[in-house]
Amino acid sequence: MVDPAARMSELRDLLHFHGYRYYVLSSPLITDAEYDALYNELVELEKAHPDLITPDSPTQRSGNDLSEEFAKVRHVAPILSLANGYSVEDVRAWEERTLKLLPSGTILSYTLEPKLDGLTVVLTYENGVLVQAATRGNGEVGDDVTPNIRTIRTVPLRIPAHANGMTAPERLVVRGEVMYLKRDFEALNARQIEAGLPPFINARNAASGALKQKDSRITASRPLTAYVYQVVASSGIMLDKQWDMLEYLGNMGFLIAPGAAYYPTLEQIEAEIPKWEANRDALDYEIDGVVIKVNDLRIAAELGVVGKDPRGALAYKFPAREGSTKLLRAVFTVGRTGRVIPNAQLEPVFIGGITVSNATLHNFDYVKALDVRVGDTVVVKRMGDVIPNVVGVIAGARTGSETAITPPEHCPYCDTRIVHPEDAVDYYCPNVRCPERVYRQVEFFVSRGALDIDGLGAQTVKTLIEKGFISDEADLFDLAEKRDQLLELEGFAEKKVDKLLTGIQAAKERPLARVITALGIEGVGSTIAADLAVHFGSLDAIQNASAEELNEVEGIGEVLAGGIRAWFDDPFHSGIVGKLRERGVNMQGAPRERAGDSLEGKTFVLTGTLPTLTREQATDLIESHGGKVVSSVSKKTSFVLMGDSPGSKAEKAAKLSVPILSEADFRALLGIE
DNA sequence: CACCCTCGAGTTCC
DNA sequence: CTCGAGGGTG
Repeated sequence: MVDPAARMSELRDLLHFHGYRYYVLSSPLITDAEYDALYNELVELEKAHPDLITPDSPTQRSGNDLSEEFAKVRHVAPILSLANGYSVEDVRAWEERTLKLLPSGTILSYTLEPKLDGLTVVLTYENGVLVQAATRGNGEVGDDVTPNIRTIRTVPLRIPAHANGMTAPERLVVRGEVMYLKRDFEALNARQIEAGLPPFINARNAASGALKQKDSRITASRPLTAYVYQVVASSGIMLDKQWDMLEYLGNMGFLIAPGAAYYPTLEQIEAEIPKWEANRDALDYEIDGVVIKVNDLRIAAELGVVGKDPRGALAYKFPAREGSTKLLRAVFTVGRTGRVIPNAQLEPVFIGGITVSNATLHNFDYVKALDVRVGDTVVVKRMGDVIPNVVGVIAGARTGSETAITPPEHCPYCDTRIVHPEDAVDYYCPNVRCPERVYRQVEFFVSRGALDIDGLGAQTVKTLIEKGFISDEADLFDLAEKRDQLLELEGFAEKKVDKLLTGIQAAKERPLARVITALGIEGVGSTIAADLAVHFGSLDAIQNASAEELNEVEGIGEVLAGGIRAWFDDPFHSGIVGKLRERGVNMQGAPRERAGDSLEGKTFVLTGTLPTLTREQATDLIESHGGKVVSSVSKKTSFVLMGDSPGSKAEKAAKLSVPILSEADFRALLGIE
């Protein structure tokens, strides 16, 4: 057991240091989530050991952003923070605590608002005119940033004398949040890059930096947005329900967070929270949770404050999806095409519910653009909620012992000299017999997108190669003769072997387009393979076609035509094709079965999970009715077929006003059950 | 010659 | 989901 007093002292030091980096220098070394974790740990320890609380503890002051350059403003009322919850249980416990403090029989209703991830500001209006704007500071005293705030378009410089049939109060103090909308932040970063400046890593920090500019002209050039969500103080009679207040503020010309709503019961709130979380990425703005507030402001006021958190509200925080960690090592993977991809091995970090220890670095241009080095502390984000991505480097954490990540000179698997085609971004291992390339190719050959061989996964492929059963994908079709030897392998029981052999046998009858895809010709995926199959009708015809003839196919230009020709000309590849032909793999095209042509000329984009159809079934249905499935939404897309938890495509469809279909709509369109 | 559209390749974790 | 790059179009 660690001595609590020692740990508390350590935490105080850490928090002071990081608080200074964050608030004063606007150059943090750790993420908000990490800061919060340290802070919460200290709060917990102080709760357990109240006697050990010191006056200089950061919890007694809640940070300090009082940089010297700005005039100080004392807030008319403390700008409070919020208690946090992380689960349904936390929400229920909060309601229970709240009800206990109120006369029995009290019925509460609530508002639910997004928890905007920006910087709190306090705006003061006198006789309808914006006279002062301040940062939150330590909650008591903040920085006067009036000239900077005035540059923000969404902050009204003047509010009307009347709204909702009431006279506006002479003096009105409101609280809001300043932030970058996602698209504005992206545009800002595009400009930065264009100007040869490093992009901002984090929208929140960037907004902080923009607000703390001494020269407000710089702030004016930054596309900030401000939302308002609370009345801090008011000289006249104000409304006594949070929901009415939000509407009133909206009518006065303030920007109110879209989606905020009133709910009579907590059950409804509980049902809404997962929707917010699922929809998080589709929003224009960053949120790190939602805020539940007691709608009756008088009751909320009665409930009072515990510490610096009002009892009448709870911030429900979503799991962090961003974290920082150390880049331990760079490794280079070689794909089936020979492309060399740099990957980052990371010190494991818990982000969004999983532990991340690897992340792709995409390519060496990306590495150079980020200037990321081995030993760096990097910011990792789970893009689209799934794939971890290194999005930035915390340059302030450098020690000088970091080493650059450069392309390897030789393939890590076969030692062949790596090549770098002119004008290309990627580096390649040019050896078609490279063991890693062969392994990856076999893996691709049997995968769902290609021949889809049942019972054959990555591990089995590896074992078969290692034990000498196969040396390329064509050898798979000889395995039936080696059934007895296969059974001797560890982990290859009768059932498994027979499933495998049946799967391989069935794969011989796959349609031509799949066979072409499975060959793994660079640049030839399922679509181009299907075009080739239709145009030439057999693999022999394709193999014998000249580059000029290949070029005649719609969608195949000079580059691809040359690439395909060169692929077949390589003896290693033509050898494999020959073996496949000998073993009886289908090499003839067959006209596609048509169920109808009602979707002729229509293009579809699929997103989300459909209630009953799988992606493949939906694709089949569309294609057998003459339609086409494409991967990204554009103006030309006819329909977006949307299921549960859709990705960003749904948003884009809405923007381009492409009609969105549910599975039911889709079935109706086809006239099927 | 710019653009836009589309395709393909590779990616993480459980 | 992202990014690079090929292909086609205005």
